[in-house]
Amino acid sequence: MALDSTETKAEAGGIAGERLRSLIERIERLEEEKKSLANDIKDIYAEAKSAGFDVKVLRKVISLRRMEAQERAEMDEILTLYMHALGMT
Amino acid sequence: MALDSTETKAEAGGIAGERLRSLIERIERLEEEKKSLANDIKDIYAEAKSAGFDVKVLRKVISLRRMEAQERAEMDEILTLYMHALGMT
Amino acid sequence: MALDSTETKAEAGGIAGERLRSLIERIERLEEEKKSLANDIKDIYAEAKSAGFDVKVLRKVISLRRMEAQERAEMDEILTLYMHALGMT
Amino acid sequence: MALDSTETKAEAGGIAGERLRSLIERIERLEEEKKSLANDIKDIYAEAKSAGFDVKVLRKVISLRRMEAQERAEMDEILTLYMHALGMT
DNA sequence: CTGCCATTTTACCGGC
DNA sequence: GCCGGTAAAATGGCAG
Repeated sequence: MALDSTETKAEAGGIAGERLRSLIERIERLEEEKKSLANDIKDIYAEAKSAGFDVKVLRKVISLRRMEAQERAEMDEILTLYMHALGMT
Repeated sequence: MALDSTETKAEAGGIAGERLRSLIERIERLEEEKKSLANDIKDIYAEAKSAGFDVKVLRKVISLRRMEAQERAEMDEILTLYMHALGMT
Repeated sequence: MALDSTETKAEAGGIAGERLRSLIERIERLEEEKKSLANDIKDIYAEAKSAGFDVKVLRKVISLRRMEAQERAEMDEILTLYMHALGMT
Repeated sequence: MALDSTETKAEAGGIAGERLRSLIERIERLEEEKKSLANDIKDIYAEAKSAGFDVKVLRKVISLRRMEAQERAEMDEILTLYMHALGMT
């Protein structure tokens, strides 16, 4: 690899390298937080289990609620589309 | 289902119902945050892409770094296992 | 369901039915073989245990070796990606 | 680690080391075959999909058939138990 | 819209 | 025999 002679070691790879490093760090930081939240959720499921709830059922309940929420959002979206189509904005 | 006559509608299902509701809400709250983080990550990938980086490569790099970190953790763990197995606790 | 009058019982459901049956049988056959292999593996772990090896450690070792192999494969893959990204195909 | 002075490097770890190596290799070999079968199965699902079958439904069908087979096996087992209990072996 | 990858759910296995 | 944790299957989401 041919480096520009004015380049120091720290700059090897150039600006793009720094940019890349920054992007990677930001992503890794967020993924860490995400994993942390996933662990928190796991803990709550464990808590639920030790409180006598059936975890599998609990998961299903939450999944259903999520689906319903999504359906509602989609219906809102369609409604909005209709209203726009009818000039009712 | 026979409800205790002193029970109001809000209490239907009893204490367990309240506990369940609380668990569900906590989980849903955390999942929302998790999803939000996922979106943030997606945004960074988009940013990377528009800065000219190859997203596929970027993902691989991050995946590889994650694997390496995990492998290091596993090696620590197996070392501990060895020591226990050898009575070196 | 209205069957074509020239259809025999064996053909009920039509060509697609036969195709489906064939697919299912092939899958089930392979899954049987797979399960058989899983049993063989289990037997070896049992053998290892009765030979005095710590099964947990053994599993970790194998898991670690698998990870290492995979990481090597990934590094090859990312190298290919780099070369493509740099137009060095 | 103190090695017996008559031990060469190749023998370090002793007989147990050889035994361990053999066990690991046998397991890894079988796991490779297992993975290969898993890939074959995946291929069939892909084939099914491109033939217009709904893969998700297909999986359910196979899963149900597996459950039924298992149930039948369990019933046979119970029947055998009864027969033994009644001296009808 | 299809294939691929991450996440999630399910099933298994050893330990208590 | 359950439970906790680990590996496999399956589902869902995303980029191309």
